Amino acid sequence: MATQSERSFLTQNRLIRATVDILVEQGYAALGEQRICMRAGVSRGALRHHYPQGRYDLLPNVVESLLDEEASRMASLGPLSAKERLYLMLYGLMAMPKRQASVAILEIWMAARGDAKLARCTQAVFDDVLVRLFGHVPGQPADPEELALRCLLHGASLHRFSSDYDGEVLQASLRWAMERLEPPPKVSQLLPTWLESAARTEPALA
Amino acid sequence: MATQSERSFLTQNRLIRATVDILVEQGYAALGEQRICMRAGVSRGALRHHYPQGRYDLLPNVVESLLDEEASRMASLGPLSAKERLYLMLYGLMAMPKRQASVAILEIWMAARGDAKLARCTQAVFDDVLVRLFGHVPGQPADPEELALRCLLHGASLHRFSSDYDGEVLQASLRWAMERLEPPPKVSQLLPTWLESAARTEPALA
DNA sequence: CCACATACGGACTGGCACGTTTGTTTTTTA
DNA sequence: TAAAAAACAAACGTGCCAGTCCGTATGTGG
Repeated sequence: MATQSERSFLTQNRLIRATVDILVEQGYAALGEQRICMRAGVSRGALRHHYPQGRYDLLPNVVESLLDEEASRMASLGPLSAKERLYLMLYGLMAMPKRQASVAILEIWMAARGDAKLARCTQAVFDDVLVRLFGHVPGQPADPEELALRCLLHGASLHRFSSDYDGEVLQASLRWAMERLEPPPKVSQLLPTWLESAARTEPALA
Repeated sequence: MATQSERSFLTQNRLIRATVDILVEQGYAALGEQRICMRAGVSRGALRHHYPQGRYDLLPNVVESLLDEEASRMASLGPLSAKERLYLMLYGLMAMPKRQASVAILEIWMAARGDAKLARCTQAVFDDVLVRLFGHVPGQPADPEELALRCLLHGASLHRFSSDYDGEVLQASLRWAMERLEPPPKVSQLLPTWLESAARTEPALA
Protein backbone atom coordinates (compact mmCIF):
# COMPACT_ATOMS: atom_id res chain seq x y z
CA MET A 1 0.00 0.00 0.00
CA ALA A 2 0.93 3.63 -0.14
CA THR A 3 2.72 5.47 2.59
CA GLN A 4 0.66 6.94 5.39
CA SER A 5 1.15 10.56 4.43
CA GLU A 6 0.11 9.73 0.87
CA ARG A 7 -3.09 8.05 2.02
CA SER A 8 -3.75 10.87 4.41
CA PHE A 9 -3.25 13.49 1.73
CA LEU A 10 -5.46 11.61 -0.70
CA THR A 11 -8.30 11.22 1.75
CA GLN A 12 -8.19 14.85 2.78
CA ASN A 13 -8.17 15.88 -0.84
CA ARG A 14 -11.18 13.73 -1.58
CA LEU A 15 -13.08 15.26 1.32
CA ILE A 16 -12.18 18.78 0.24
CA ARG A 17 -13.19 18.09 -3.34
CA ALA A 18 -16.49 16.58 -2.28
CA THR A 19 -17.20 19.53 -0.03
CA VAL A 20 -16.53 22.01 -2.83
CA ASP A 21 -18.76 20.08 -5.20
CA ILE A 22 -21.65 20.04 -2.76
CA LEU A 23 -21.23 23.71 -1.93
CA VAL A 24 -21.22 24.69 -5.59
CA GLU A 25 -24.06 22.45 -6.64
CA GLN A 26 -26.35 22.60 -3.64
CA GLY A 27 -25.21 25.35 -1.33
CA TYR A 28 -24.19 25.47 2.30
CA ALA A 29 -27.58 24.50 3.69
CA ALA A 30 -27.26 21.13 1.98
CA LEU A 31 -23.83 20.44 3.45
CA GLY A 32 -23.71 17.53 5.90
CA GLU A 33 -21.00 15.13 7.00
CA GLN A 34 -22.87 12.11 5.74
CA ARG A 35 -23.27 13.64 2.31
CA ILE A 36 -19.65 14.72 2.12
CA CYS A 37 -18.46 11.23 3.02
CA MET A 38 -20.78 9.53 0.56
CA ARG A 39 -19.55 11.75 -2.22
CA ALA A 40 -15.89 11.42 -1.24
CA GLY A 41 -16.17 7.69 -0.81
CA VAL A 42 -14.76 7.66 2.72
CA SER A 43 -16.30 6.87 6.09
CA ARG A 44 -17.42 9.37 8.66
CA GLY A 45 -14.78 7.95 10.95
CA ALA A 46 -12.14 9.00 8.44
CA LEU A 47 -13.56 12.49 8.18
CA ARG A 48 -13.61 12.85 11.95
CA HIS A 49 -10.10 11.48 12.15
CA HIS A 50 -8.66 14.16 9.89
CA TYR A 51 -11.08 16.89 10.96
CA PRO A 52 -12.07 16.24 14.58
CA GLN A 53 -14.29 19.31 14.75
CA GLY A 54 -16.15 18.39 11.57
CA ARG A 55 -16.92 21.35 9.38
CA TYR A 56 -15.05 23.71 11.65
CA ASP A 57 -11.81 21.97 10.81
CA LEU A 58 -12.74 21.04 7.27
CA LEU A 59 -14.06 24.30 5.86
CA PRO A 60 -11.02 26.47 6.64
CA ASN A 61 -8.96 23.90 4.79
CA VAL A 62 -11.39 23.98 1.89
CA VAL A 63 -11.01 27.72 1.57
CA GLU A 64 -7.27 27.53 1.92
CA SER A 65 -7.04 24.84 -0.72
CA LEU A 66 -9.04 26.87 -3.23
CA LEU A 67 -7.08 29.99 -2.39
CA ASP A 68 -3.73 28.25 -2.79
CA GLU A 69 -4.71 26.87 -6.16
CA GLU A 70 -5.81 30.23 -7.51
CA ALA A 71 -2.97 32.17 -5.93
CA SER A 72 -0.31 29.82 -7.25
CA ARG A 73 -1.68 30.14 -10.77
CA MET A 74 -1.59 33.90 -10.32
CA ALA A 75 1.96 33.79 -9.02
CA SER A 76 3.14 31.93 -12.10
CA LEU A 77 2.32 35.02 -14.17
CA GLY A 78 4.81 37.10 -12.24
CA PRO A 79 4.13 40.05 -9.93
CA LEU A 80 0.69 41.58 -10.48
CA SER A 81 -1.16 44.56 -9.10
CA ALA A 82 -4.52 44.11 -7.40
CA LYS A 83 -6.36 45.55 -10.37
CA GLU A 84 -4.60 43.34 -12.84
CA ARG A 85 -5.52 40.32 -10.76
CA LEU A 86 -9.17 41.31 -10.56
CA TYR A 87 -9.47 41.92 -14.28
CA LEU A 88 -7.83 38.57 -14.95
CA MET A 89 -10.31 36.84 -12.67
CA LEU A 90 -13.19 38.56 -14.43
CA TYR A 91 -11.89 37.47 -17.81
CA GLY A 92 -11.45 33.99 -16.40
CA LEU A 93 -15.05 33.90 -15.25
CA MET A 94 -16.10 35.21 -18.64
CA ALA A 95 -14.24 32.52 -20.54
CA MET A 96 -15.05 29.56 -18.30
CA PRO A 97 -18.22 30.08 -16.33
CA LYS A 98 -18.08 26.49 -15.06
CA ARG A 99 -14.92 27.02 -13.08
CA GLN A 100 -16.46 28.36 -9.95
CA ALA A 101 -14.27 27.95 -6.92
CA SER A 102 -15.42 31.41 -5.90
CA VAL A 103 -18.96 30.15 -5.39
CA ALA A 104 -17.79 27.69 -2.74
CA ILE A 105 -15.85 30.43 -0.98
CA LEU A 106 -18.87 32.74 -1.14
CA GLU A 107 -21.10 30.07 0.37
CA ILE A 108 -18.80 29.50 3.33
CA TRP A 109 -18.27 33.19 3.76
CA MET A 110 -21.99 33.94 3.84
CA ALA A 111 -22.73 31.04 6.15
CA ALA A 112 -20.08 32.25 8.58
CA ARG A 113 -22.12 35.29 9.52
CA GLY A 114 -24.78 33.03 11.04
CA ASP A 115 -22.37 30.72 12.86
CA ALA A 116 -20.00 32.37 15.30
CA LYS A 117 -17.82 29.31 15.59
CA LEU A 118 -17.45 29.05 11.84
CA ALA A 119 -16.72 32.77 11.63
CA ARG A 120 -13.93 32.40 14.17
CA CYS A 121 -12.19 29.46 12.55
CA THR A 122 -12.38 30.90 9.04
CA GLN A 123 -11.45 34.47 9.84
CA ALA A 124 -7.73 34.04 9.27
CA VAL A 125 -8.04 32.32 5.92
CA PHE A 126 -10.63 34.82 4.69
CA ASP A 127 -8.27 37.64 5.54
CA ASP A 128 -5.73 35.77 3.46
CA VAL A 129 -8.18 35.66 0.57
CA LEU A 130 -8.51 39.44 0.67
CA VAL A 131 -4.76 39.89 0.73
CA ARG A 132 -3.51 37.19 -1.62
CA LEU A 133 -6.35 37.23 -4.14
CA PHE A 134 -7.67 40.77 -4.09
CA GLY A 135 -4.48 42.51 -3.06
CA HIS A 136 -6.18 44.21 -0.15
CA VAL A 137 -3.85 45.83 2.36
CA PRO A 138 -5.14 44.84 5.85
CA GLY A 139 -5.49 48.22 7.50
CA GLN A 140 -6.33 50.29 4.46
CA PRO A 141 -9.78 50.95 2.99
CA ALA A 142 -10.29 49.30 -0.38
CA ASP A 143 -9.66 51.20 -3.59
CA PRO A 144 -12.97 52.13 -5.29
CA GLU A 145 -12.06 50.53 -8.58
CA GLU A 146 -10.89 47.34 -6.92
CA LEU A 147 -14.00 47.06 -4.82
CA ALA A 148 -16.28 47.65 -7.78
CA LEU A 149 -14.51 44.87 -9.63
CA ARG A 150 -14.89 42.56 -6.66
CA CYS A 151 -18.63 43.26 -6.54
CA LEU A 152 -18.98 42.62 -10.23
CA LEU A 153 -16.99 39.40 -9.90
CA HIS A 154 -19.12 38.12 -7.05
CA GLY A 155 -22.37 39.07 -8.68
CA ALA A 156 -21.37 37.43 -11.93
CA SER A 157 -20.38 34.26 -10.09
CA LEU A 158 -23.80 34.03 -8.52
CA HIS A 159 -25.66 34.74 -11.73
CA ARG A 160 -24.92 31.17 -12.74
CA PHE A 161 -27.87 30.07 -10.60
CA SER A 162 -30.39 32.42 -12.12
CA SER A 163 -33.22 30.86 -14.06
CA ASP A 164 -32.32 33.01 -17.06
CA TYR A 165 -28.65 32.09 -16.93
CA ASP A 166 -26.90 31.80 -20.25
CA GLY A 167 -23.13 31.54 -20.53
CA GLU A 168 -22.96 33.53 -23.74
CA VAL A 169 -25.20 36.28 -22.45
CA LEU A 170 -23.16 36.59 -19.28
CA GLN A 171 -20.04 36.75 -21.39
CA ALA A 172 -21.55 39.53 -23.48
CA SER A 173 -22.58 41.50 -20.42
CA LEU A 174 -19.14 41.24 -18.85
CA ARG A 175 -17.59 42.31 -22.13
CA TRP A 176 -19.96 45.28 -22.15
CA ALA A 177 -18.79 46.23 -18.68
CA MET A 178 -15.12 45.71 -19.51
CA GLU A 179 -15.31 48.04 -22.47
CA ARG A 180 -16.24 50.83 -20.11
CA LEU A 181 -13.93 50.04 -17.22
CA GLU A 182 -10.61 50.15 -19.10
CA PRO A 183 -8.53 47.26 -17.80
CA PRO A 184 -4.78 47.97 -17.62
CA PRO A 185 -2.96 47.11 -20.87
CA LYS A 186 -0.84 44.44 -19.23
CA VAL A 187 -3.97 42.36 -18.70
CA SER A 188 -4.61 41.64 -22.37
CA GLN A 189 -0.99 40.48 -22.75
CA LEU A 190 -1.31 38.07 -19.84
CA LEU A 191 -4.76 36.85 -20.77
CA PRO A 192 -3.81 33.93 -23.08
CA THR A 193 -1.40 32.48 -20.53
CA TRP A 194 -3.91 32.96 -17.75
CA LEU A 195 -6.77 31.30 -19.56
CA GLU A 196 -4.54 28.46 -20.61
CA SER A 197 -3.46 27.81 -17.04
CA ALA A 198 -7.10 27.89 -15.98
CA ALA A 199 -8.00 25.36 -18.65
CA ARG A 200 -5.11 23.10 -17.69
CA THR A 201 -5.98 22.69 -14.03
CA GLU A 202 -8.86 20.28 -13.78
CA PRO A 203 -12.09 22.05 -12.91
CA ALA A 204 -13.43 21.51 -9.40
CA LEU A 205 -16.80 20.70 -10.86
CA ALA A 206 -17.33 17.81 -13.26
CA MET B 1 -60.41 42.13 19.89
CA ALA B 2 -59.58 42.79 16.31
CA THR B 3 -61.31 41.12 13.42
CA GLN B 4 -60.03 37.75 12.30
CA SER B 5 -58.57 38.90 8.99
CA GLU B 6 -56.73 41.68 10.81
CA ARG B 7 -55.17 39.28 13.29
CA SER B 8 -54.35 36.88 10.50
CA PHE B 9 -52.68 39.58 8.45
CA LEU B 10 -50.72 40.83 11.44
CA THR B 11 -49.43 37.39 12.38
CA GLN B 12 -48.40 36.59 8.83
CA ASN B 13 -46.64 39.91 8.57
CA ARG B 14 -44.75 39.26 11.77
CA LEU B 15 -43.62 35.87 10.54
CA ILE B 16 -42.51 37.30 7.21
CA ARG B 17 -40.61 40.12 8.89
CA ALA B 18 -38.90 37.75 11.29
CA THR B 19 -37.91 35.47 8.43
CA VAL B 20 -36.41 38.35 6.47
CA ASP B 21 -34.48 39.52 9.51
CA ILE B 22 -33.00 36.10 10.14
CA LEU B 23 -32.13 35.61 6.48
CA VAL B 24 -30.37 38.97 6.29
CA GLU B 25 -28.55 38.68 9.60
CA GLN B 26 -27.70 35.00 9.72
CA GLY B 27 -28.37 33.44 6.35
CA TYR B 28 -30.51 30.57 5.16
CA ALA B 29 -28.62 27.87 7.02
CA ALA B 30 -29.65 29.47 10.31
CA LEU B 31 -33.32 29.56 9.38
CA GLY B 32 -35.55 27.32 11.51
CA GLU B 33 -39.19 27.41 12.49
CA GLN B 34 -38.43 27.70 16.16
CA ARG B 35 -36.18 30.67 15.56
CA ILE B 36 -38.68 32.39 13.30
CA CYS B 37 -41.44 32.00 15.85
CA MET B 38 -39.30 33.23 18.73
CA ARG B 39 -38.38 36.33 16.78
CA ALA B 40 -41.91 36.95 15.53
CA GLY B 41 -43.39 36.37 18.97
CA VAL B 42 -45.88 33.76 17.80
CA SER B 43 -46.18 30.05 18.43
CA ARG B 44 -45.18 27.27 16.09
CA GLY B 45 -48.81 26.29 15.99
CA ALA B 46 -49.63 29.69 14.53
CA LEU B 47 -46.90 29.39 11.93
CA ARG B 48 -48.10 25.95 10.92
CA HIS B 49 -51.66 27.20 10.80
CA HIS B 50 -50.91 29.93 8.29
CA TYR B 51 -48.15 28.01 6.48
CA PRO B 52 -48.95 24.29 6.75
CA GLN B 53 -45.88 23.27 4.73
CA GLY B 54 -43.55 25.36 6.87
CA ARG B 55 -40.87 27.12 4.87
CA TYR B 56 -42.29 25.87 1.61
CA ASP B 57 -45.38 27.95 2.14
CA LEU B 58 -43.69 30.76 4.00
CA LEU B 59 -40.71 31.55 1.81
CA PRO B 60 -42.62 32.16 -1.44
CA ASN B 61 -44.74 34.64 0.50
CA VAL B 62 -41.60 36.26 1.87
CA VAL B 63 -40.23 36.81 -1.61
CA GLU B 64 -43.56 38.03 -2.87
CA SER B 65 -43.89 40.46 -0.01
CA LEU B 66 -40.45 41.97 -0.61
CA LEU B 67 -41.09 42.08 -4.33
CA ASP B 68 -44.46 43.80 -3.91
CA GLU B 69 -42.97 46.42 -1.64
CA GLU B 70 -40.14 47.26 -4.02
CA ALA B 71 -42.29 47.07 -7.13
CA SER B 72 -44.99 49.32 -5.73
CA ARG B 73 -42.42 51.95 -4.82
CA MET B 74 -41.10 51.68 -8.35
CA ALA B 75 -44.58 51.98 -9.81
CA SER B 76 -45.18 55.22 -7.96
CA LEU B 77 -42.44 56.83 -10.05
CA GLY B 78 -44.36 56.18 -13.24
CA PRO B 79 -43.42 53.87 -16.11
CA LEU B 80 -39.73 52.98 -16.15
CA SER B 81 -37.46 51.02 -18.42
CA ALA B 82 -35.48 48.08 -17.12
CA LYS B 83 -32.26 50.05 -17.18
CA GLU B 84 -33.73 52.97 -15.32
CA ARG B 85 -34.99 50.61 -12.65
CA LEU B 86 -31.62 48.93 -12.25
CA TYR B 87 -29.75 52.19 -11.95
CA LEU B 88 -32.26 53.38 -9.38
CA MET B 89 -31.75 50.24 -7.34
CA LEU B 90 -28.00 50.68 -7.50
CA TYR B 91 -28.29 54.26 -6.32
CA GLY B 92 -30.63 53.07 -3.60
CA LEU B 93 -28.10 50.52 -2.42
CA MET B 94 -25.42 53.19 -2.54
CA ALA B 95 -27.39 55.60 -0.41
CA MET B 96 -28.77 53.15 2.14
CA PRO B 97 -26.65 50.07 2.44
CA LYS B 98 -28.73 48.88 5.40
CA ARG B 99 -31.86 48.41 3.36
CA GLN B 100 -31.18 45.00 2.06
CA ALA B 101 -34.29 43.14 1.02
CA SER B 102 -32.28 41.82 -1.88
CA VAL B 103 -30.05 39.86 0.47
CA ALA B 104 -33.03 37.88 1.76
CA ILE B 105 -34.13 37.16 -1.79
CA LEU B 106 -30.62 36.09 -2.73
CA GLU B 107 -30.44 33.74 0.23
CA ILE B 108 -33.67 31.99 -0.69
CA TRP B 109 -32.73 31.92 -4.32
CA MET B 110 -29.37 30.29 -3.65
CA ALA B 111 -30.83 27.82 -1.18
CA ALA B 112 -33.42 26.76 -3.74
CA ARG B 113 -30.81 25.12 -5.93
CA GLY B 114 -30.10 22.57 -3.17
CA ASP B 115 -33.74 21.89 -2.30
CA ALA B 116 -35.92 20.70 -5.15
CA LYS B 117 -39.13 21.26 -3.23
CA LEU B 118 -38.14 24.83 -2.42
CA ALA B 119 -37.14 25.41 -6.03
CA ARG B 120 -40.53 24.25 -7.21
CA CYS B 121 -42.60 26.39 -4.88
CA THR B 122 -40.53 29.53 -5.43
CA GLN B 123 -40.12 29.27 -9.17
CA ALA B 124 -43.16 31.33 -10.05
CA VAL B 125 -42.39 34.19 -7.73
CA PHE B 126 -38.75 34.29 -8.80
CA ASP B 127 -39.84 34.57 -12.39
CA ASP B 128 -41.96 37.47 -11.23
CA VAL B 129 -38.91 39.09 -9.68
CA LEU B 130 -37.09 38.95 -12.99
CA VAL B 131 -40.04 40.47 -14.80
CA ARG B 132 -41.33 43.04 -12.35
CA LEU B 133 -38.03 44.17 -10.85
CA PHE B 134 -35.47 43.66 -13.58
CA GLY B 135 -37.77 44.09 -16.56
CA HIS B 136 -36.72 40.80 -18.03
CA VAL B 137 -38.92 39.54 -20.87
CA PRO B 138 -39.53 35.81 -20.20
CA GLY B 139 -38.47 34.26 -23.49
CA GLN B 140 -35.76 36.75 -24.43
CA PRO B 141 -32.08 36.67 -23.47
CA ALA B 142 -31.09 39.46 -21.11
CA ASP B 143 -29.64 42.68 -22.42
CA PRO B 144 -25.88 42.86 -21.72
CA GLU B 145 -26.09 46.19 -19.95
CA GLU B 146 -29.01 45.07 -17.81
CA LEU B 147 -27.32 41.86 -16.82
CA ALA B 148 -24.09 43.63 -15.94
CA LEU B 149 -26.04 45.96 -13.69
CA ARG B 150 -27.78 43.04 -12.04
CA CYS B 151 -24.43 41.38 -11.32
CA LEU B 152 -23.05 44.57 -9.88
CA LEU B 153 -26.15 45.01 -7.76
CA HIS B 154 -25.98 41.49 -6.38
CA GLY B 155 -22.28 41.65 -5.71
CA ALA B 156 -22.60 44.99 -3.96
CA SER B 157 -25.43 43.62 -1.81
CA LEU B 158 -23.26 40.78 -0.64
CA HIS B 159 -20.24 42.93 0.03
CA ARG B 160 -21.97 44.07 3.20
CA PHE B 161 -20.77 40.86 4.86
CA SER B 162 -17.13 41.26 3.96
CA SER B 163 -14.71 41.79 6.81
CA ASP B 164 -13.45 44.94 5.11
CA TYR B 165 -16.94 46.32 4.57
CA ASP B 166 -17.29 50.07 4.85
CA GLY B 167 -20.43 51.88 3.75
CA GLU B 168 -18.55 54.92 2.51
CA VAL B 169 -16.03 52.89 0.58
CA LEU B 170 -18.76 50.87 -1.07
CA GLN B 171 -20.50 54.09 -1.96
CA ALA B 172 -17.32 55.43 -3.51
CA SER B 173 -16.76 52.29 -5.52
CA LEU B 174 -20.30 52.29 -6.86
CA ARG B 175 -19.92 55.94 -7.77
CA TRP B 176 -16.73 55.05 -9.57
CA ALA B 177 -18.57 52.42 -11.56
CA MET B 178 -21.54 54.70 -12.28
CA GLU B 179 -19.32 57.38 -13.73
CA ARG B 180 -18.22 54.92 -16.40
CA LEU B 181 -21.56 53.24 -17.10
CA GLU B 182 -23.57 56.33 -18.06
CA PRO B 183 -26.99 55.93 -16.45
CA PRO B 184 -29.89 57.34 -18.51
CA PRO B 185 -30.55 61.04 -17.76
CA LYS B 186 -34.03 60.36 -16.43
CA VAL B 187 -32.50 58.52 -13.48
CA SER B 188 -30.93 61.55 -11.88
CA GLN B 189 -34.26 63.38 -12.07
CA LEU B 190 -36.09 60.54 -10.35
CA LEU B 191 -33.37 59.92 -7.79
CA PRO B 192 -34.53 62.31 -5.03
CA THR B 193 -38.09 60.96 -5.09
CA TRP B 194 -36.82 57.41 -5.17
CA LEU B 195 -34.46 57.80 -2.25
CA GLU B 196 -37.11 59.62 -0.28
CA SER B 197 -39.59 56.80 -0.77
CA ALA B 198 -36.92 54.32 0.28
CA ALA B 199 -36.24 56.29 3.43
CA ARG B 200 -39.93 56.56 4.24
CA THR B 201 -40.71 52.87 4.21
CA GLU B 202 -39.41 51.39 7.41
CA PRO B 203 -36.30 49.34 6.81
CA ALA B 204 -36.68 45.59 7.11
CA LEU B 205 -33.68 45.50 9.39
CA ALA B 206 -33.57 47.39 12.68
C1' DC C 1 -77.81 32.56 21.25
C1' DC C 2 -75.84 28.59 19.14
C1' DA C 3 -73.20 26.07 15.79
C1' DC C 4 -69.30 26.63 13.25
C1' DA C 5 -64.93 28.25 11.38
C1' DT C 6 -60.84 30.30 12.16
C1' DA C 7 -56.68 31.53 14.99
C1' DC C 8 -53.72 29.97 18.03
C1' DG C 9 -50.98 27.33 21.77
C1' DG C 10 -48.61 23.41 23.10
C1' DA C 11 -47.25 18.69 23.24
C1' DC C 12 -45.89 14.36 21.07
C1' DT C 13 -43.03 11.86 17.85
C1' DG C 14 -39.81 10.28 14.20
C1' DG C 15 -35.88 11.16 11.82
C1' DC C 16 -31.56 13.03 10.88
C1' DA C 17 -27.18 15.08 11.91
C1' DC C 18 -23.66 15.60 14.96
C1' DG C 19 -20.50 14.26 18.71
C1' DT C 20 -18.35 10.37 20.79
C1' DT C 21 -16.53 5.81 21.56
C1' DT C 22 -14.72 1.60 20.44
C1' DG C 23 -12.75 -1.77 17.32
C1' DT C 24 -9.83 -3.11 13.22
C1' DT C 25 -6.37 -2.65 9.80
C1' DT C 26 -2.16 -0.72 8.09
C1' DT C 27 2.16 1.59 8.48
C1' DT C 28 6.00 3.24 11.09
C1' DT C 29 9.69 2.75 14.33
C1' DA C 30 12.44 1.08 17.92
C1' DT D 1 9.75 -8.52 14.83
C1' DA D 2 7.09 -6.44 18.31
C1' DA D 3 5.21 -2.29 20.06
C1' DA D 4 3.25 1.96 18.94
C1' DA D 5 1.01 5.16 16.22
C1' DA D 6 -1.72 6.41 12.56
C1' DA D 7 -5.69 5.58 9.26
C1' DC D 8 -9.87 4.04 8.94
C1' DA D 9 -14.57 1.75 9.92
C1' DA D 10 -18.76 1.31 12.30
C1' DA D 11 -21.81 1.68 15.85
C1' DC D 12 -24.05 4.25 19.81
C1' DG D 13 -26.16 8.07 22.22
C1' DT D 14 -28.11 12.65 22.13
C1' DG D 15 -30.19 16.74 20.77
C1' DC D 16 -32.57 19.39 17.62
C1' DC D 17 -35.85 20.06 14.02
C1' DA D 18 -39.79 19.40 11.38
C1' DG D 19 -44.19 17.08 10.79
C1' DT D 20 -48.39 16.01 13.22
C1' DC D 21 -52.14 16.08 16.36
C1' DC D 22 -55.22 17.87 19.67
C1' DG D 23 -57.04 21.24 22.91
C1' DT D 24 -58.65 26.00 23.53
C1' DA D 25 -60.20 30.52 22.64
C1' DT D 26 -62.05 33.94 19.82
C1' DG D 27 -64.56 35.67 16.25
C1' DT D 28 -68.64 34.76 12.60
C1' DG D 29 -72.86 33.55 10.35
C1' DG D 30 -77.46 31.88 10.96
